[in-house]
Amino acid sequence: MQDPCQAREVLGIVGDKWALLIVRMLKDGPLRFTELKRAIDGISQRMLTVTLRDLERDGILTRTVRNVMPPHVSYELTTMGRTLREATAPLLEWSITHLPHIDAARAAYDHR
Amino acid sequence: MQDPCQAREVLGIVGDKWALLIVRMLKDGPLRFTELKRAIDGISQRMLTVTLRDLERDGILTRTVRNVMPPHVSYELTTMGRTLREATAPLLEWSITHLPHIDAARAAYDHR
DNA sequence: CCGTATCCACCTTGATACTG
DNA sequence: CAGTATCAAGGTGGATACGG
Repeated sequence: MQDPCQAREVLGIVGDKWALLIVRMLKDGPLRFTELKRAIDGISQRMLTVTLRDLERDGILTRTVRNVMPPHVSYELTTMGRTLREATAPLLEWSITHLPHIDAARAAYDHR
Repeated sequence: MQDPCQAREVLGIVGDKWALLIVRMLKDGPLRFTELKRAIDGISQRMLTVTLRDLERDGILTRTVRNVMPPHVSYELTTMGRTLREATAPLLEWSITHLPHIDAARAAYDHR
């Protein structure tokens, strides 16, 4: 098995509270700031901005400004961003099939 | 596309700073508390305890106490824990192949 | 519309000391 | 050996107000 330290670094991206949710929202094409804000329930304007900036910095997505009135900024996955999204697909699958088990396990544990 | 809310819940596990590292360490069989502590560089005794408790509660691993002197507690993945570990494998793969790209993207971004 | 700036409450976490 | 208890520091993130 490979170097655990690499896993550490990736957790910095994947472990982020919002990052994977944003990546997922963009899987079908670019979205604008406000569209993302509406789509991701509970995210604050600040955290959306910060997280988008981080993902742009990491080369996961691109930020494109159209200078019209009103301003128009769209975010789109890069090639690398799309591969990340594919790599997280099994995990999403897993979550959907196992969350009931987890909830059950928690209930059983807490029952004692 | 499935319910994003489920992804949210899983991030509670996966997004944890230490959880996935522990799951990975256990992939080849049970380990004891001290062995885990040694293996996972930088984790404090407190966080190891807390994270193990959470994972046990979620049904990801089991905690087994052997009442000998000195005390002997071993942790082992459950069946569900092993499937989680398999689901995260592609993500680990991705991290290993793409971390150089990410570092490069960051350097380029910061250069401006 | 798409941010940035500031403030602050909260949570997480490490350090340290102590126990069966 | 394998924890628990306590505390304090730092980071995280929400609310709010403002700017291009």
